[in-house]
Amino acid sequence: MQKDTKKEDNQESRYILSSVDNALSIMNLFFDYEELSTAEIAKLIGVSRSTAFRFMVTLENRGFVSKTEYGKYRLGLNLFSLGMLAYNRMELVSMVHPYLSKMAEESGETCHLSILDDGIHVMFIDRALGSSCLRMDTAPGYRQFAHCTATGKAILAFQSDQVVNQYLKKTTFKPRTPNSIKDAQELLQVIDQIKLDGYACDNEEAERGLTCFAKPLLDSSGHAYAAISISGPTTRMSTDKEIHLQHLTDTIESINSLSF
Amino acid sequence: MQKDTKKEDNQESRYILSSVDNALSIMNLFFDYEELSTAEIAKLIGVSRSTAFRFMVTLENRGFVSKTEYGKYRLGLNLFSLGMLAYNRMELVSMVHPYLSKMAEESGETCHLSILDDGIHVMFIDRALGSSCLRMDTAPGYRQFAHCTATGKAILAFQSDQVVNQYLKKTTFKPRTPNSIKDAQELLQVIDQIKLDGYACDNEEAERGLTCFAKPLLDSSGHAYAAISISGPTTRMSTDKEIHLQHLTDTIESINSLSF
DNA sequence: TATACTGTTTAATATAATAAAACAGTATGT
DNA sequence: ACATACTGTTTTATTATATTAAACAGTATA
Repeated sequence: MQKDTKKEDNQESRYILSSVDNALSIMNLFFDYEELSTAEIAKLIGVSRSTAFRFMVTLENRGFVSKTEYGKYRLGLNLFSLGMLAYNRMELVSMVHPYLSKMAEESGETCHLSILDDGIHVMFIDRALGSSCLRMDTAPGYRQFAHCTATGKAILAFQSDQVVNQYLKKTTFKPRTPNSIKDAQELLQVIDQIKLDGYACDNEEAERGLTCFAKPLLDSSGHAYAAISISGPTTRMSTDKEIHLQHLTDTIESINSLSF
Repeated sequence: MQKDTKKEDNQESRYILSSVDNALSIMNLFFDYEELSTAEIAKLIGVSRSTAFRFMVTLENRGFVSKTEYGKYRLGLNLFSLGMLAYNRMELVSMVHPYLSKMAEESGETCHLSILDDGIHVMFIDRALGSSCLRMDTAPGYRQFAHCTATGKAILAFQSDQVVNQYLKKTTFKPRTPNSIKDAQELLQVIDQIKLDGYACDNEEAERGLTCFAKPLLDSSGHAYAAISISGPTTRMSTDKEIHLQHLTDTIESINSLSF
């Protein structure tokens, strides 16, 4: 799926075309900024304003960025079209499903695959049910505020600060259980912890008695494009926590070895 | 929204960086091909195999393309991440909604905004209800096979052959009404007609008595990223067809003048 | 009014993109 | 089994082009 290609220590880097690479890293800047001016881009990637200007003319001409009425640049429509195409073609659900089923079978608990579908909600796009009578049973296509779910928090923790800030602006923190995250500050603390731990928990924050663990699926730039989770009754989940975390790690490793 | 920037007759083209532009057009090749080899890319954009090789190393290093186990290239995960980001940030629904409401008010009929959400289904992501008692009334988030809806056909008609072929492979043509499209051949004929007309019809193909007209929203490369439609009872719709088509044209013009 | 920013344009220079050629590997068909 | 025709990869040489600096005009700020 992703080849864990870092920027510097890559032995293939002698073939990288620097101007093209700069153009690609300009697009990646928009993970951290919603709008950027030519001068800001020039500073951020370390080129003169005149070359930054030429980069932006080139990118805008193909619709990869677009200019706002104030002369700033944003991500463009063509990028959205290509992204949807990439999503449709990678067939995330069908490729991940076998591993999700395997994880549900081995862990005995219900497993989910989620994406952030509109900036504030996570959507469960696939699931594999657990083997117990008492198990989590969601409807396919179920949507939920990201901060109420383990997968949502796992995705948010591995997004840029800019995306998180957008989330905080748009979301209302209506508590669903006594354990629900109450405000922006608490969410930011939780996100910091997830970054350290590498996994996210839902300790009865969406529904009493329900505990979930989740880990993110990361692209080559380190951003989460989806997350997988294991969910079940709190008593069982707390006992088997370490086992479940290992299941998540193993499954992600299998998924990453796929070639999308 | 999109600036209708053609490739050649652009007076800004003296600033375009050719190597970056080639890299962007390589990504756009994937609208027409799901997988491409280095040699194929070299032929298609008109460079030597050695430079095409360098382009692909550069693109793969940033996750914009990924290599399959057979050594061919596909669109990469980073492109999906950026596309989702672009989609979330452009806030399609909130930007288009005022125009959709205006169109519903002026036409008196229910209007929809749709995207192709997984390659085979269209999803109605926004609607504005008509003023009549007898009106189309869908649930938000309603999904339907693309070939059964006007918006779905409008989007398919302005996608690459490759996307259409994928659609034909994955879809089952179960007729929903006597007018439903019966097979792949019929759909291809309809698509050709839509390309000529610039709009798509649903003549009681999803539900008896219901007629819809739709037009696509196009990005700078000419691909549909969404579509808008007007829906209502066949008797009214057939009478007011030309008026509704004009409403669609006017609305799209307004949307295109927005800067996403 | 002066300062410090912009985005745009031009021209000069040095860098880096390009293609050609050669190599090794694979698949094809004879 | 052989020959042909493809691959992807690597190196090298040359040319083209990406880059910068400098200058200009416009805007906002103090």
